[in-house]
Amino acid sequence: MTLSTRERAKTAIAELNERVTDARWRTLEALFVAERPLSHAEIEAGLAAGGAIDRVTLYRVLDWLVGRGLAHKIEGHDQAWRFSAVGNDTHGHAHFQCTQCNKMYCLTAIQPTLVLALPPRFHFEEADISLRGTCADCQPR
Amino acid sequence: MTLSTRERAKTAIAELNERVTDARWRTLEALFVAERPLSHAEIEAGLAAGGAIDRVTLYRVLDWLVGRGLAHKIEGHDQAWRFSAVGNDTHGHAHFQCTQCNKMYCLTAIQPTLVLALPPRFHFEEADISLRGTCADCQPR
DNA sequence: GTAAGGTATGCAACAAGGTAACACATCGGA
DNA sequence: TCCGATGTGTTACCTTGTTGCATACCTTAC
Repeated sequence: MTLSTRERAKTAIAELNERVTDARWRTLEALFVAERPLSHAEIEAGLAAGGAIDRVTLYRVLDWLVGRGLAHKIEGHDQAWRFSAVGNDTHGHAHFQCTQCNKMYCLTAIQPTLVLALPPRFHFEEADISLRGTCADCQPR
Repeated sequence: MTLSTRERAKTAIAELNERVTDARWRTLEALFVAERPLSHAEIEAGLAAGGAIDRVTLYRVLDWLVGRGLAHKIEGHDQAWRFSAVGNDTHGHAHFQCTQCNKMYCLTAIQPTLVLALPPRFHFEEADISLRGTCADCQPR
């Protein structure tokens, strides 16, 4: 049978032999449920219904999830970070952010390849490809 | 003969039939002199020697330069904008930002091509390719 | 030269995203 | 049950960027 997103979140944390706290599994569940990367503010708003999580705690939990490899941190064009569950968001693909509503989408269909020629003594770690434009929701007509 | 960066900055503004104010040409000169995109804070610090320019004025001048096509606005991995003179920084190339010192560099040698396949009703406007790693200055040894 | 209008600048205050410090709560093992 | 480690909440703070408003400055017309 399929696990609920709640159970998925709890077991993902438990499998790391880490404490399964409310703040952690609720945050991770929120990322599992979301179909696109969410900002801190969006997650906070989404969790508010079931009992608010402190702003600072949420920042810490998100960093913790990133550090444990359960979530990814992506930058948006509005100077705010987005977070997505690793199960949803396999690294290496591009992201698209709408210039109208600022929502971010994963473009998993595009698997970009880059040819790199860095200056001497520059050490490469990571690359981001991010696109801007208007999403389907914000299209006129 | 070659014009000084100061004269280059002044004439670039004058050619647009716009007011050549101190704040404008000094800011543009700072971008001409810089060999890499600068943050607002870096520009402010650089200009401080010759008489400080107000923080807000600098933000406005930078936006004005971008609006007039004299400068480009690039986003950094530290959630702060970088600015570069258009003469220095032709669009379409990738940027590299050091994870140690946060300095940003232009990779004009790399001319990336992207194959795009957007979801239906998504409208593409712009793409950014940004790399992370350590720069030559921050390399161990 | 002077008045009038638009444009630039400086100042103060503010907003949003994010972080640091500290105290308290909670868990888990000896 | 005690104790240390870990997690949480509160407050305060920093940084980046913006808004509103008053003042100073140019430019043009008279």
